[in-house]
Amino acid sequence: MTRKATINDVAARAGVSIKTVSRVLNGEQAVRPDTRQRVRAAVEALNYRPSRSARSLASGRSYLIGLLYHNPSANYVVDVQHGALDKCLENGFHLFSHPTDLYAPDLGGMVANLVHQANLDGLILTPPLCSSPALLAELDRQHIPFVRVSPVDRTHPSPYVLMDDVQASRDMTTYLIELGHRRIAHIFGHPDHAASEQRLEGFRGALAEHGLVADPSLIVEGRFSFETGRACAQTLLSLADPPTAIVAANDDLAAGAVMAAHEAGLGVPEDLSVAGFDDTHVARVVWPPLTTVHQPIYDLANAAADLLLKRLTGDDSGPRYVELPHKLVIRQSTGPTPSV
Amino acid sequence: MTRKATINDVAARAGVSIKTVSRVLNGEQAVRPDTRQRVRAAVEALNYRPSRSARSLASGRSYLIGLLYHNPSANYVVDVQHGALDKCLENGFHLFSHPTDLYAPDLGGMVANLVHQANLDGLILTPPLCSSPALLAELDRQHIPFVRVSPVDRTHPSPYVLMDDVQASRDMTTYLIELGHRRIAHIFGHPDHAASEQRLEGFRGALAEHGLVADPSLIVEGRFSFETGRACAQTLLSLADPPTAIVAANDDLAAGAVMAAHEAGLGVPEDLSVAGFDDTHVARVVWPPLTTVHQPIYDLANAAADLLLKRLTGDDSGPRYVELPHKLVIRQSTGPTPSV
DNA sequence: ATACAAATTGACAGCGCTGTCACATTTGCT
DNA sequence: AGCAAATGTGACAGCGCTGTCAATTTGTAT
Repeated sequence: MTRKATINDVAARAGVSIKTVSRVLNGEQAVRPDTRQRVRAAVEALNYRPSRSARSLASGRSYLIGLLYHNPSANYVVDVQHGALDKCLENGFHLFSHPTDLYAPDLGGMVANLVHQANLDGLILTPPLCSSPALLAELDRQHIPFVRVSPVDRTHPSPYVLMDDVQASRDMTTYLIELGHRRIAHIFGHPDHAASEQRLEGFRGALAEHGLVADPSLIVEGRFSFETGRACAQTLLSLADPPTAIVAANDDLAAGAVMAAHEAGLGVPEDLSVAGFDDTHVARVVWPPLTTVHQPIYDLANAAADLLLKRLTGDDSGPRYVELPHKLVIRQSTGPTPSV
Repeated sequence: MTRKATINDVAARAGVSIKTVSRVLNGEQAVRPDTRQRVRAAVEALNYRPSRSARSLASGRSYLIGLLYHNPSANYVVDVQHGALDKCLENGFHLFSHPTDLYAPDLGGMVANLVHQANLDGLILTPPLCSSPALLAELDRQHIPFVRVSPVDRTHPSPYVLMDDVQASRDMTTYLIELGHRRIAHIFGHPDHAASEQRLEGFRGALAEHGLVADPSLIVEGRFSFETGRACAQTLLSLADPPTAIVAANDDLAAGAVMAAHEAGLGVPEDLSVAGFDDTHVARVVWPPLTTVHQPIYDLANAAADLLLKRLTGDDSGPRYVELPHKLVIRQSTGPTPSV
């Protein structure tokens, strides 16, 4: 293994100046095709890879982007990481993922500090971070570019990717209605996550469309966790007139609800149908496996990274946002209304 | 927000040369305490953070370490990431996590390439990557420093961290024996993961210690997944003389086994006790919650990063390996032998 | 062919830090 | 007190790349 090739080696071999090599590498226009070709060949021959440090030092850019999350679900996090990482590597960037406390007193300052210390070129914000107005404001103030994954506020000028949570929730609820359910409960997600509101909205919408009224006692607030899902379901099941189906705002809540049903001696789905949301690992690891909404997490993150990188490399021609389709995944936790 | 402070600003403010600032920053010895103090104060006052690019370019080191994993369990991955990341940040390093295909034809070459492209200073290898001889050989050949998390081969000279899998498995099995179980089955992990062998060994050891013989038909091979756990348990439960307890090599397998029990109309733990391993999220999300072995993943990764960083910064005084304690977590998936 | 604009290319100065080596200051000894 | 050996500090040259701007080549219209 000889010393790693530098831009000088490439330039010498191609018979051009290092600046021209730099031009080719950075896709600048003003290079004649045959020159470009010669440089490319030299790069190839020497297996040359530009040094990120040198580039970064000279250009002020770091070719590093940050992925911030505050999320209890490891599966969500890992999927997001993979989606974003793949896109970054594809473009010669690297990804730095970082857990971030939404409740930190000076969230904006902390993040800005992180960005400066690690010299990040931009950020991908996942929920619920992407809906912290204070954070967005600080990032704007410091001119730190970012994309948001599944934001609520569509008016903020930063790019974003999302799926239609309202529609997904409406679809799931409709599916249960079509199975014959009339008393359908909803376990609300987490007040900090904007998706929660949207999932509730879709739930309400579907009921309304079918001429059903949402009984307020059938809407209870969880916290996107297994434990709260279980507690909420216990409340619901102890009602005088309990629901025959529950639409939970995520899979963990649904898993908790399934557990509560078991504890109450109720069969799922014979006595109670339970639907989840997100199609995470958990959905396949409870009994019975959960009917849920598949959220294209990897693809969302991939698209988010794409949007950010385009922006960073000065390509403003693309769209400002991307909406990806969801999909109902029917498993065994839902079934027809119990015959009374 | 003014321009970011550089080493020149600090030097000017402290009334020393930039080289002295550099010395203080890098913890070099030859600086008088009062000088050091003045520099520290200036750093503080200016909120100065050295530029990683510049440092890296000048020193040849990148202050970046890589965490490689090939692991289906998101929870494991996320915990490892956090443990390693925290230690890295503490020491002014950054962490890149990167999924890596153990079965890639040229694993060693791929990884070496990654290391060179991203200019990583060292690697943390998690199982099962840390037991690929080809990978270790290539890293050695290219003089790439690395630490291993939970390796099997203790003879390789690289540093490592682990917990005692054999003892943990022995403890769990003993616990079941003490509950009265005599026909205890084991669902083996994954042949590629060395921990599997050790967990089997501990299982066998505990039986032997209590004068029990391991019935070969009660040892079946899974793949660390929910699905294989379910299939293995189905096999076990359809035996003429089925077990009353199952020790699974991880939580996913155990979750699958619990599901199989449900499907067979068996109560857990009344008819069948099931024990997991690792204490991952899953263990709290199945019904009943799993009795399992808590593996200190965060701490292992933290210790691994520590070992690597010490090595990188030339401090060879510490130990070559760290062993962390495990803990039995008794939940509700295990109980006394069913009264026949 | 000539003049001029446009398209290409190169020279060179940094980016912010560390390594080397030389110089200045202290310390420990006789 | 006097000198060698530590010890502490600074000057300066890069690390490998990009940005600026000037120089050169090419193309186009006379």
